[in-house]
Amino acid sequence: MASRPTLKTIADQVGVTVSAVSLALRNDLRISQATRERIQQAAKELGYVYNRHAAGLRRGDSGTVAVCLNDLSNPFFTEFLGHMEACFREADRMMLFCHAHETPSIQARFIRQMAEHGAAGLILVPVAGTTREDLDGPQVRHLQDFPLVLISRDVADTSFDRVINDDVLGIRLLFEHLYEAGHRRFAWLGGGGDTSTARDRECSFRQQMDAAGLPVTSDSVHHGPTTLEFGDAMLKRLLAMPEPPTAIMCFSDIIAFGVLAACYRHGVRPGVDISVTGFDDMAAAAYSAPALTSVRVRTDLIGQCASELLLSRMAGEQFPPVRKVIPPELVVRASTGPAA
Amino acid sequence: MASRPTLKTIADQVGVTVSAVSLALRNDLRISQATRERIQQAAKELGYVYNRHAAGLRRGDSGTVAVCLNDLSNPFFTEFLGHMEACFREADRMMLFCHAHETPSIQARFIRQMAEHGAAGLILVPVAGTTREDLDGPQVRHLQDFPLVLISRDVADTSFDRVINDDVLGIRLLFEHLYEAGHRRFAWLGGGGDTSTARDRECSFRQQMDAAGLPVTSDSVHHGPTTLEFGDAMLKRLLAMPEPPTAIMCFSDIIAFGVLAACYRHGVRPGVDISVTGFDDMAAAAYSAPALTSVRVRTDLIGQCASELLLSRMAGEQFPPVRKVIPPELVVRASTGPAA
DNA sequence: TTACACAGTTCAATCGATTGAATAAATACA
DNA sequence: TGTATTTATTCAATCGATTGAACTGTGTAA
Repeated sequence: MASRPTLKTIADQVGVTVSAVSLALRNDLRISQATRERIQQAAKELGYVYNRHAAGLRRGDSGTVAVCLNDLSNPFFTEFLGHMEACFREADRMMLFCHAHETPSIQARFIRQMAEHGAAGLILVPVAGTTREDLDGPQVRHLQDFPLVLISRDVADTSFDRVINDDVLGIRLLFEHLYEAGHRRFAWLGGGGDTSTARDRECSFRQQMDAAGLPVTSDSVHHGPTTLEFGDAMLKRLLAMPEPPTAIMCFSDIIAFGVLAACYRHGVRPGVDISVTGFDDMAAAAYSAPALTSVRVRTDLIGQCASELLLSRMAGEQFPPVRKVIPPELVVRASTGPAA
Repeated sequence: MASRPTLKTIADQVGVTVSAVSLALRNDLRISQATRERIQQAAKELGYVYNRHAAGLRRGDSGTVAVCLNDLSNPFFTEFLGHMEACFREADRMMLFCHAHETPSIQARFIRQMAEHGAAGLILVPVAGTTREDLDGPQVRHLQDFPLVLISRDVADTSFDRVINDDVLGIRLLFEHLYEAGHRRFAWLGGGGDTSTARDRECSFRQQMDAAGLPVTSDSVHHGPTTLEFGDAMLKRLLAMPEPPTAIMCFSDIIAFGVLAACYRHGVRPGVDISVTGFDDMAAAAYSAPALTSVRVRTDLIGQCASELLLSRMAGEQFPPVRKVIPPELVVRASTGPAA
């Protein structure tokens, strides 16, 4: 089998040197129009495929960016992925992708490998428990001065660029909505992981409770994984309490969907007998039964903003670390109503 | 700023040649244990990062595989992504990822780019309308003899390896379940795209109707996008018919969720007043309101099978084209019941 | 003592594209 | 006619890792 054609193959065919071919294929004006066309024609006929290894070796840039997410089973993160992919495609960058499964070792390995591949930048949703050391320690010296943008989750004590949602505001909007509807007995179903989002949202919930003069007891705060199962299982426990909550606030839409499913089975009417809120406002929130009151995290803006930020850094632009906080929007639907 | 250390940097530091370093870092026994350890130690201290461009140029293999999916907003496909990612991670292969958005031009560009990057294999869910030409034509000569596995969707007249779900069987299982429950008036909400899955499932539906002696009219077959909106919008139209269906079979869980949402708003009780089925059995199907009767497509098996197939091809194993059809499983839940 | 095997290391060519400098050819200007 | 200028192309070094062949020096067999 004939091996892949190279610049040399084309050069021989056309009767010029590899330099001319190299320049011509990149449409460099130093090569005359006529020659350029002959060369490009020959390249097409021979089925030439650009060799990025060779180019990358010489130029030191592979034209790829790396994206590492922690949880693909959550549509919230795949929304990010979609938005960023579109952004990078537009910039003609390929994407190296990793699904870290909330596992630090997978994340660490990916960071090493993407460096080996000469990725020019990294967008990261750090796995739960990621510390400053993991991104800035001696094992990852190559990340010094490396374009890196954190999204969705923050990592304490670092000065990386980051684009995150305003979780404190999101919870406040939901709480105020419920409080004004007359609710006074709240339950918080929080994320169990060691992430900034889990902390910030719960913290904001506690602040709101305090500000409203409501006590936060062990009956009002619960932790678990971001799964349908968790929400489903919790409803029963909440209803079994001597004074059940009238409003259940969930860390994520996913958990809320689990709660709604359990409500359906128990014959409890969300929005009438009890109010349920999510967080993220993923596409499915508008089509749950009933439709879910939530807070829209602007994955489009965050993804776009992060991509653009990364591309600027990759282009060598110098500016102080950016910490962009995107405000979310309250979306009221049928799963919440006046306190019974 | 000091530039990245290379083999030469290490060689100078230790007092050997680059050859020795190259061999030592790959643990080649030709280098003595003592020297190897000194070299590996120095590499670690210097923060050496392997340069895959250089290695790939010399060796002609970059250690990456490419994966191209058509629709990330559908959790069904992200399930695939997760399973394959795990498989390739295990094999120490990086993944180049593309979201084709059902757009042929994006798919085509990705196929070119992954070749430029020296990806050693490709897993593809072809976008709707993909033809033999797109994968086997003159523009993609490099795909000749290139390891390529199609999943989920098939492309006619090609002899690529492929791993797909048994769509015909899936529909039959659902139909029989409904027929035995007494249903005789069916509606099919089908995928609108030009894909093998859309065709096979609808075709199977028509076969079942025929076999049962039921007429297929323009009132019983409808096409639309695989979205919640489509399912939601269709329910109203179906209910407005002179003889509404008692069973609605949906091309995908996504469409079925839309139907369930509309049922909820219209006060129609799925599983009692009407029966609704999905297809795919994504995680959320067990937690919809009510839980959805569906057919479990084994994304785990398909993903794993496809990855292993690709890795075998990449390892150079020779065998005739494989066409693996994975049987799905019927999962009966509350959204279906006896005909009213 | 000579020949030989062998372990450990080095030599040098190689992969394919890029690019600053050099050259050749054509044109303009004095 | 000679010199400067522009245009088109080539030259040659370079990026960093790999690898078959060549080279040392030591130990073993003849």
